Amino acid sequence: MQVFITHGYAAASMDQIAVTAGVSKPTLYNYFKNKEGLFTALIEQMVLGDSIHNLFGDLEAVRGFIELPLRDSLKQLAHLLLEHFSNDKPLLTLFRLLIGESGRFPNLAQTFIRNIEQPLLEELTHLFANHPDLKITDPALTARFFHGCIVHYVIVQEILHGRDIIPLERNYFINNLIDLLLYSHQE
Amino acid sequence: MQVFITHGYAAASMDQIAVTAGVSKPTLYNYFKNKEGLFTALIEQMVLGDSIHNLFGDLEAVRGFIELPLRDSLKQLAHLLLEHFSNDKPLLTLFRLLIGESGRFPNLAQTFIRNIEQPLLEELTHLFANHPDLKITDPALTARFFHGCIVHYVIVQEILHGRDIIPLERNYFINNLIDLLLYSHQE
DNA sequence: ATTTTACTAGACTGTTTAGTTTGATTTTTA
DNA sequence: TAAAAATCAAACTAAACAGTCTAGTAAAAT
Repeated sequence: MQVFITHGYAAASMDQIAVTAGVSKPTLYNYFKNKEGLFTALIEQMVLGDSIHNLFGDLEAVRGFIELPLRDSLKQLAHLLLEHFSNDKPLLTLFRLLIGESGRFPNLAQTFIRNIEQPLLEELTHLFANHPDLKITDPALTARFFHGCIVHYVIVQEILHGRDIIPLERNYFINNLIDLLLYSHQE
Repeated sequence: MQVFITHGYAAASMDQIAVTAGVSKPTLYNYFKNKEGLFTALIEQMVLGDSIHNLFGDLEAVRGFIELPLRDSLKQLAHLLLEHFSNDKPLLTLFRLLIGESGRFPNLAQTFIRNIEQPLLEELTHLFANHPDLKITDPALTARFFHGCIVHYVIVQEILHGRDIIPLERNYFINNLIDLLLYSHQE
């Protein structure tokens, strides 16, 4: 995975993958049919594996925030998401790779949607729907807006290196995003 | 560009590019130093070229919408953006390629930010700032939220093929996004 | 008319690639 | 301990690759 991430799919060589994995090339081909099979297996393992569990472990902890004042619980949540999507975490580079190859590997993109994007949106929906202070007619849509703004922030600032071109301070961004969602849905 | 878009950077061969361009390989190397030079020249031409002018021609037409009722002008604008970013337009495939290669070609990503993302946000900011019915403290930030939600919609539904997995009807999405922005900023 | 410029086809170099084969060595199983 | 399974290094194949070179052609400029 490390080789795929640093070089992309096409430029990642099976020789280097074998060396990096500390394994001989025939052994690689003993376990995986070909390069494509190895790649899809790796992505699937990653999407079903660690990152999502780490991410969701934290997110479940956030359910405890529901007792906090509304603004604080949302702020904690936004910070958590930005932490997870920023700073070149595996999830970020996986995102780059997935979008770059989503034309040639549509199944992998859909696996990502099914196993990361959708559960994350559902978790957010659950939080928005169950918070005692909020009366939201379509919490799933609010979750999309919330998550969409955060993903866009990550793409522009981190993935596309827009940090110095269109700067936007993280706390200011988060506070105003929360204000937007609160003022529009307060009872 | 067609070859780069369909195969990605690494898997695009200079032979195929020469054939597709109807030009001999030495001629290619007469005009461009090497593969990287060709790629960056193409991307830059694309980012500074047609798509942005088409897009901004339309956007300037939208300034006429400012006379319309507020909800209608925003709706027209949202539809315009979604039209431009959906349906595999060059801008969409360019986006895929740019994100996929943004790790290895950070300069190209920044060129995109400077020449497409930033002017688009500024145009949106201008619209949000000058609309007579809106009192927005930070119109640039509102533009980011607006654009962010739309970009996220395009990424999930179109780029990552999530259309059938997490469906979201376009009109419903747009109307609610506008509601969110209006209710929270109305005087 | 002649020089210059731009191009062509196509062969060539040296490298890299995915994937296979060989034959020896280790590990597991029984 | 003996048979079976898994691994290894290393060489190999056949194809593709980026980039260069040659030698010759067409068009434009002078």
